[in-house]
Amino acid sequence: MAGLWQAYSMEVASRSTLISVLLPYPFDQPFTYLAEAALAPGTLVRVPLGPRVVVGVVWGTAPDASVRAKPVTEVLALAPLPATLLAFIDWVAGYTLAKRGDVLALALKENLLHQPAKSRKKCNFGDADPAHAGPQLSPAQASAAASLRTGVATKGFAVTLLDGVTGSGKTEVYLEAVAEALRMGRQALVLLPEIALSVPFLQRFTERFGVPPAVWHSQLTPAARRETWHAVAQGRAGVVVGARSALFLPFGQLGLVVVDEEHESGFKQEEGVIYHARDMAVVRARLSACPCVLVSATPSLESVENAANGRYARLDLPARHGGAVLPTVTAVDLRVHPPERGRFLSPMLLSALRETLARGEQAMLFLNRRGYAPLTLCRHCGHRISCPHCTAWLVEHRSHLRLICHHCDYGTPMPPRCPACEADHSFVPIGPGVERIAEEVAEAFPEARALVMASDVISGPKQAAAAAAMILARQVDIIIGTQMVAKGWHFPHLTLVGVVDADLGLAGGDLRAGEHTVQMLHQVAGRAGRAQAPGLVLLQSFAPEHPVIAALLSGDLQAFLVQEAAQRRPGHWPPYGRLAALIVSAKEERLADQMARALARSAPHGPGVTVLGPAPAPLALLRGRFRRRLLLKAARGVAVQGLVRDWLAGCEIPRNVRVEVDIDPVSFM
DNA sequence: AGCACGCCGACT
DNA sequence: GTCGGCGTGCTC
Repeated sequence: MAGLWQAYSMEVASRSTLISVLLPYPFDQPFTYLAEAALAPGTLVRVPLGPRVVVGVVWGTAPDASVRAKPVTEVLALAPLPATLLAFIDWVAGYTLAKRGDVLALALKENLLHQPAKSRKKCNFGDADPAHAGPQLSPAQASAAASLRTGVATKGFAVTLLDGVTGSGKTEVYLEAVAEALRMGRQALVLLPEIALSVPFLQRFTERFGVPPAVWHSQLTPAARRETWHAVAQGRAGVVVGARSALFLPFGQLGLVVVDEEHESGFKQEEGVIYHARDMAVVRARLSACPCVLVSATPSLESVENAANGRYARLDLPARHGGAVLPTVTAVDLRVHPPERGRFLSPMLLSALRETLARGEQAMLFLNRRGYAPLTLCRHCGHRISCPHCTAWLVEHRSHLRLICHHCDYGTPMPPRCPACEADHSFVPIGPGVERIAEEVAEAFPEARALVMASDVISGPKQAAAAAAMILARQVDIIIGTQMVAKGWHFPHLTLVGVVDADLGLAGGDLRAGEHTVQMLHQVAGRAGRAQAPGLVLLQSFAPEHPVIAALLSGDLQAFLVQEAAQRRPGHWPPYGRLAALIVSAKEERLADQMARALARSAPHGPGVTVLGPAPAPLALLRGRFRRRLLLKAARGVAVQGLVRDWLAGCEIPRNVRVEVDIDPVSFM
């Protein structure tokens, strides 16, 4: 039989060409098909797969004629994917240990079965005009912009860290690099951590270039998604502003990649293909031979280290634009100045609010916790209401009259009696969320107009824009918000920022808890006093002497990073070493345990390699699956991917157990 | 991923 | 006696 098949294959092969086609499904290797003629890599084809016909991408000529190759169904009349994108997909798969087909799916997930929309009226992509409104830059901005423009004009790969204090006008600086790319007829990609909410950025872009940019994020309608994809492929879209998945768009003439707020952990994709968009942006730029600019007021230790050791260039904007001064930051020691019982705003914060309102200025209260209360407790028996599918308390959302799990979609009405002791109406809310702060504000300042900004209240760009318009029109006195309010906004009349719980992010054993808290609170503080009136920031804390709070009080973030570096260096923690996490999960706890222990027994060892665990993941139960974690730590030079690949290859993983690999983990949940 | 095949429960 | 649950396995 084998001989017959071989003869048949050879005969067919003599009449046609064998090609390898990568399919956007969980296969690591391309499949072999028969084509009537050779097809260039990147060509989109429709091919049979079992009983279906699917779209795939020609990856090369087939190395292997021994398999039974079916003929290609159809060659799509579309431009081939650019070679730089194919190389990028291969690279990302190799780095993250994801299957190549899964990575390809990130690039093809809009529906290619539909042809590009023929002649839509609103195809104004590519009309961005670099000469529309030349910016007015300070000398420091102008010099930084000139440096970035030169990089773009040189058409070579280089990474620059653009570090500028909040309000220093970083956006205006890198938009000049975007303008330069447009002048050269090349494309530019700007990555933002939360594109759907980046209204202020889109406004500034439109002012500079006359039209809004093409945007790319998960909430696009399928039609808009398709149209934008084709506009990028055909070069009609000059500038794309997008979330992390925009890295996989088919740019053919990429001339610049910008990562704004590069320190943000929102760039880390935590599900499916697990990758860090900031790091992959650098790779995309390298493979496209163009510059990459990482932008932040609070850069990550990773990027600061790369700048210090010369791998990245560095540009600093040390002063606020237009003469505004940085706000004064003061701690409120909650041990000495506690709020009233059952309240969360200290007397000092309340009087600062009173004074701000009396001056007719605006205030912001920051608490990175949605809902009314993070914990609901029975006052008779102490029972706490938790999620049936996750290791997490249910959060009361009083505005929706529900208890909601913030880790899965579970929600339930507040039970009338305690399920444990059957006591009636015995539940008490413990701790605050933004809704509860809003309630306290309404009682303390009944005349003030308060606005809550949290993702469950403001879920899209329209609502965010409406909220911003109300604030700018001074129809709001006090903004109460989660991390949504931390970035990008420019509210000239906002002079007071109160951080309700500055210690919130510091609990838990996360490697970067301190770094992330400093970054977020510094960003929030930067909302105060951006125009002429000076700003005041009050940090409520039970531990004002903590290095994180101390760094925020002094404003010396550099010193904080030096201290962080000193802590991480000796143990080879990132960026002075590398991490890979394995998350083992199963519907039965015993199965997850067994697999995790088996993996630990066969863990790689060698110089500079340590394996920690297994330990229950901090969310030991997530969406109905029990989880265990192993952490591989290696010195910088160690090829982590090879170690992990061999490690997993040596273990039988049953189908009912899932092992996910997270290279360079950020979250330890 | 999607789809087929396959072997055990409550129903027209 | 069938419809249908989702476990297992395969797709060039």
